[in-house]
Formats: sequence, C-alpha cells, structure tokens
Amino acid sequence: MRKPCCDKENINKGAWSKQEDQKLIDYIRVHGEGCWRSIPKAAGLHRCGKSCRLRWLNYLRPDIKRGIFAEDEEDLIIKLHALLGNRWSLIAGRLPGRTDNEVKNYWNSHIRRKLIKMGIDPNNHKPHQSFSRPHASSAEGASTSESMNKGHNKVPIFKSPLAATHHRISFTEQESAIISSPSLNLDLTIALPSSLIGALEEDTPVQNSESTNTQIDLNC
DNA sequence: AAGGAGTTCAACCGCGAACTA
DNA sequence: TTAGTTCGCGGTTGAACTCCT
Repeated sequence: MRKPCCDKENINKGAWSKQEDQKLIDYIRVHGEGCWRSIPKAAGLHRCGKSCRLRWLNYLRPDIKRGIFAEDEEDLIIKLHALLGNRWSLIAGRLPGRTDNEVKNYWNSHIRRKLIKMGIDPNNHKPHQSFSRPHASSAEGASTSESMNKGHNKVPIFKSPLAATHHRISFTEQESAIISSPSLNLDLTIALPSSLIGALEEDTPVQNSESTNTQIDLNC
C-alpha cells in the first residue's frame, strides 16, 4: 500500500487564496525552489508539497506567459505532438513561458477539436478514414502516450539529461514517417547542462534526422 | 431572465522514476 | 541490494464560466 504524499488532515485543498500564493512566492523568493515536501511547513502553508510545486510551476513562476496561444505556438504544439505524443512537459519545454498543464489543456480544449473538425485524427495526425473511437479517453490511439508510455514501442522519456545521454532516441515506424514528412521542419535541439557537455564529447551524437533538421531538446 | 448544455482550466490523483540511507 | 522517500509527469475531475434556447 502506497503511503500518501502528505498528511491528508490539516491540508487545504482546492483553489489557492491570494494569501497562500503570496506566502509561497515570498518563501521561494528568499529560499528558492527545491525540497517541495518541506516547503509547506517552512512557508506556513497548509498544503502538500505537491500542491505547492504545481501552483508555483504552473501559475506563480515569474516567467510564465499567460493568455491566448499564438498561431505559431499552436502550430508548434501540433508538430511536437505528432512527434512526441502526449509528452506535455517536453512540448511545453519548447514553448517559452508555457507550462505542461497549459499546453495539455489547450490541446484538449482547442487543438484536438480543431483537428477533428479538419478531418484529422488528433491521435495519429493523419486524416481519419473511420474514426472508430470517438470517446476522448478511449480515443488515445496506438501512437499516443497511453500506448507509448505504458505499452511497447515506446519512445524513451528522459527524466534527466544524464539519462538522455545513456539512450539513443528511437522512433516507431509511424513516428519516423512523421519526422520524414517534408511538411515538418522542427528545430529541436539537444540541450544539455554545460557540465555534461564535456563528458559527452567522446560519446556518439544522438540519433537525428538530418533531412528534416530534427533534433530533440531534452533539457529537462 | 432562467436554466440546461457545453467549454475551460486550475487542481488533484496515482504511477513510475530517481534518489537516498 | 533493497526499501523507503521524494519528485515529476500525464490523466482526470469538477467548479466556474459562457453560450444557447
């Protein structure tokens, strides 16, 4: 049985108040991010660390860009989704000031619908012949994160730059087809912390599709 | 104006990975 | 090596909001 992430008693849930926001902002300004589990207590918040982390990363961070997505941002999301599936954090990483939650919400509420209207299956980015799985939750098709993350043929997800260096990025046939598409010209670059660059120089470069100028940014 | 349907988005949950002792 | 802890992610939920009749 998994232990809960925090003591459920004496923990506030739901929307954050202005006072709570301010406490969190003030604390992080002084002490910086990190050790989310201890932040609530230290900052005097009756929240679990997870909740603080989410609130900070998605809404309170000073570099967050709010508001409507620009057309080029939307375009990029579609292309990145075709390439990466539901790896929202990776996609958001290519959109300065945007968070994974925001990108995910925008995809589900706007882009997804738009693609369906255009006759494109949002799961595989191909014109759908017969859209056999109309229900949203079950419509995560063979190429989406559900199958890629939990099933076979998954694209590796690198939780740390170091992990990324120990894997060769590989793509399924379908993803390779997308990458090879002449309409797709992604400029995704592998970005690693400078401390690692030296150590990597002897290693072989990560697989990349020259013809499409496609590189993957895994600076996460 | 009312209220039901549809949409948006902030927040929570559970899981797996990474880390630590 | 292993078990416990923490972090980060994607999926899902539900309250608030908007639109439509």
